[in-house]
Amino acid sequence: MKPKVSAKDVARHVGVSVATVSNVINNVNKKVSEETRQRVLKAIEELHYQPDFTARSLAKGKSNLLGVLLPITQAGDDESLLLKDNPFYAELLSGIEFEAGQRGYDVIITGIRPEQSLKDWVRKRNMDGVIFLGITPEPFLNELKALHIPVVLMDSHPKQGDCHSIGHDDFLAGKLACQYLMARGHQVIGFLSGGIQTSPVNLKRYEGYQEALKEAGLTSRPNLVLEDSVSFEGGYRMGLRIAQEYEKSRKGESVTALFCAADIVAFGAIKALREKRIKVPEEISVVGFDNLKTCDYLIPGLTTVDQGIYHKGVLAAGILVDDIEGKLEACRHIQLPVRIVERDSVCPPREK
Amino acid sequence: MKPKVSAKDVARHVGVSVATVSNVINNVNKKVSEETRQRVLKAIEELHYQPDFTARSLAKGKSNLLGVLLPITQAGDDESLLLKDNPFYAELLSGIEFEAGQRGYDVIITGIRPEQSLKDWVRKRNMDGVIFLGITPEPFLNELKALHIPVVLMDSHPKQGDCHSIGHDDFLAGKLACQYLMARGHQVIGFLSGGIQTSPVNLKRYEGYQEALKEAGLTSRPNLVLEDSVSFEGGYRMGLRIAQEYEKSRKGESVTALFCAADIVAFGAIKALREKRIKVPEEISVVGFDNLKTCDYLIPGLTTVDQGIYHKGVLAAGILVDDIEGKLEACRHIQLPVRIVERDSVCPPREK
DNA sequence: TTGTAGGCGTTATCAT
DNA sequence: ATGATAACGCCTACAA
Repeated sequence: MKPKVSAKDVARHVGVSVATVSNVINNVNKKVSEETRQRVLKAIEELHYQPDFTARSLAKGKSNLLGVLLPITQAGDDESLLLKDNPFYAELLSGIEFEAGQRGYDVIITGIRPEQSLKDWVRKRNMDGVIFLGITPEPFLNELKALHIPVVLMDSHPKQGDCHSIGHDDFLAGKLACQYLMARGHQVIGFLSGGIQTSPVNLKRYEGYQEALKEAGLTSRPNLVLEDSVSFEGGYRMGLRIAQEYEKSRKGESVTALFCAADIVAFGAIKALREKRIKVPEEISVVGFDNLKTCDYLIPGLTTVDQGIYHKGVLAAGILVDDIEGKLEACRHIQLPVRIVERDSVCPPREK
Repeated sequence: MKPKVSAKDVARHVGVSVATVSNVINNVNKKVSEETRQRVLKAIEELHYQPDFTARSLAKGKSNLLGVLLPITQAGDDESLLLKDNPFYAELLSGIEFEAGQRGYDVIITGIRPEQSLKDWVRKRNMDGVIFLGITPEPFLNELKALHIPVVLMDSHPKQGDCHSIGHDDFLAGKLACQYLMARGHQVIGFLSGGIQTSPVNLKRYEGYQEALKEAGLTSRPNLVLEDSVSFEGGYRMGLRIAQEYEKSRKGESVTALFCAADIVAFGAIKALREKRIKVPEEISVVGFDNLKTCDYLIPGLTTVDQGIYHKGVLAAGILVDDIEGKLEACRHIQLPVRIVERDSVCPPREK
C-alpha cells in the first residue's frame, strides 16, 4: 500500500513550497513564473500526482458534487429507486451525468426517503447543488432552501419559489395531444394519469386535454378520466377499467382513444386492453407522454409527446453548475418545447 | 448563510472538548461516561449537528463512497451512459443504491470513458470501493488493482483475478434457454448476441446453446449465429438478417426460434421480424435474457431467462461493503441461479 | 515570484 | 473519563 503522493511530495521533488504547487494548479497562470510552473507541471506528471478532492473540499468549502434525488417506490414496497421501474429517470440521469462530467462535477444519487432528513444528506457531503427528479416533497424543499444551495426542480410546478425549474408547458402539451387525436377523428377520448390534484404536471395536462375538447365543442366523460399511480401497474389497472367501459358502451358512443400522461402508463394500459381483446390502435388509439426509448420497442410503436428527456438532463446539470459558479443572475424557469412523435398507436376511429 | 454547526460548537455548548464529542459519535459507548454521553447527544439534537463527511474522510482515510462505473455508448455517438439505452443498468444501479444506502454508503456514478484515467477518478475522491457494470477494460482494471481498493465485477469473466465477481453460469443459462426451445419442438434455432469472442459472457451463452443442440443431435447453422452490438438497434439489424434467412429458406428447413443473449437485443429483433411481416411467436419464437421489466410491456410478453438483476445489484453492494469493512476473507466469486420466465413469445413451431 | 503559517472539521494519540 | 494537540491534504492570506 504505497502512500498516495501529495502536493508536499511534488513540492519537495521540485524544490518549491506547497503553496507554489497549489498556485500552479489553481491560479490559471498568474503568480507563478513560467519556468517554475513548467517544472511543477513536469513533476506532477512524473509523480502521477492527483489533487485530493476531499481535502480540497474541506479547504474551499466546495465539493464539486451534484446530488441527484430520485423518487422511490411508494411505501409498502421494498422501497427501491423508481429508477428501476421507469426508464424515464435513467434517461434523465444519463443526461445529467454527461453534462456534470463535462464540467468537472461528480454525480451522487439517492432516493428521496421520507424518514431520513434530506438536508443532512446534502450537508454531510457539502454538496454544491442538487437536482430533484419528479415530485418534490414540500418540507424537503424548504429544508434545502435553508441551506442556500442551488436547486433545480424537474417537472414540478414552476412556482416552486426560489429554485430553478425546468419542465414544459404541460397545458399546451396536453392540448396538443388531445388535438392530435381529434384531428384524426376521435371524439370520445379518455385521460389516464397519476393523481391529478396531487401533481401539478398531471393537472396541467388534464386541463389542456379539457380545453382542447371544449374548443372542439366536446366534453370529457368523468368515467373516462382515470387516476392511479404513474407506473406500468397503474396503467394496467386503468386499462382494465377502460376496457370495461368500452365493452358496456353502446355503438357510436364508446371510447376510441386514450391520452396517457406518461408512456409507462400507456404501456400498462395497452397491455390491459390487448388482454381484453381490444385492438390498439384499431379499436382504441393511444397517445403517451415522454417519448421513452421503449416506445420504439412496442408493437405497435407508441405515438407520444416527446419532451427530449436526455437533453433535459443535460440542461438541468448545466443550469445547476452555472448557478454554482455564479454565472446566473436570477432563477431560471425553463419551458422546453414538446412535439408529437408519430408511431403506430393511433389511427382513425372505427365504428364499433 | 449561517455557518454550519461543527463539533466544536457542540463541545462548547455542553462544556466538554471536541474529543469527547467525537468519542460519543464514534465509540459506540466506551470511553465516555453515560452522563456526559447523554448531554452531548442532547446538544447534538438541539443544535442539529451533523458530522461533516468531508472532514471525516480526510481524517479517517475513508470516504463511505462507492463508485459505480457504467459503460457508455460506443464512440461516434454523443458518448452518453448506456444507462439511458438499456434498462438493465437502471435496475442494477437501483439495487446497488438501495443496499449502499442501508449500510451507510453513498453512491457516485460515472461513465467508463477511455480518455480519462479511471484511477484518478477513484483516487481523487478516495472512494472506498468500486463496482464495474458490464465489460471492464483490462487496463482500467489493472490501474485499479494498484490502488488496493475492493472491486466488484458484474457479468465479467470469473477469472478476472483478485476482485470479487458476480454473475451466473452463463454456459448453463444458454443451454437452458436452448433446451427450453427444443422441448417445445424447435430444431432450427438462431443465436443473437453481442460480440462472442469479445465478451466471455456471450461466449459462454453461445457455448451453452451449442452444447444443448449437440446433445440433442442437432447442429447450429452458421448463418443463424449473429453478432452485433448489444442494443435495440443491434437486435433490429440482426432481426432483419434473420428475416432474410427465413424468407429464402425452404419449407421445413427455416428458423423457427431465436435465442437472444440480451432482452434488449430480442426487442430489436422482434421489431424487425414484425416489420417483415413475420409473426412472433407463431412463425418464429423468441427467448431473451435478463428479464427486464420491459419484457412485460411488450405484446407478446417476452419469455426470457431471469437473472434477478435488482437483487444482483443488492448483492454486489453488499459484498463490496463487507470487503471494505474487513468482513471478507477472500475474493468472492458468485454464480447466481437463473430461471426461465415464461411469457408469450414462444410456441411450438408451425410448418411454413 | 515565492514561502510561511493558519485553518477547514474530524479523528487519533497521548497525557492528565 | 476527559482534554490538548497533532495529523489528514489542501487553500489562501500575508509576509518576505
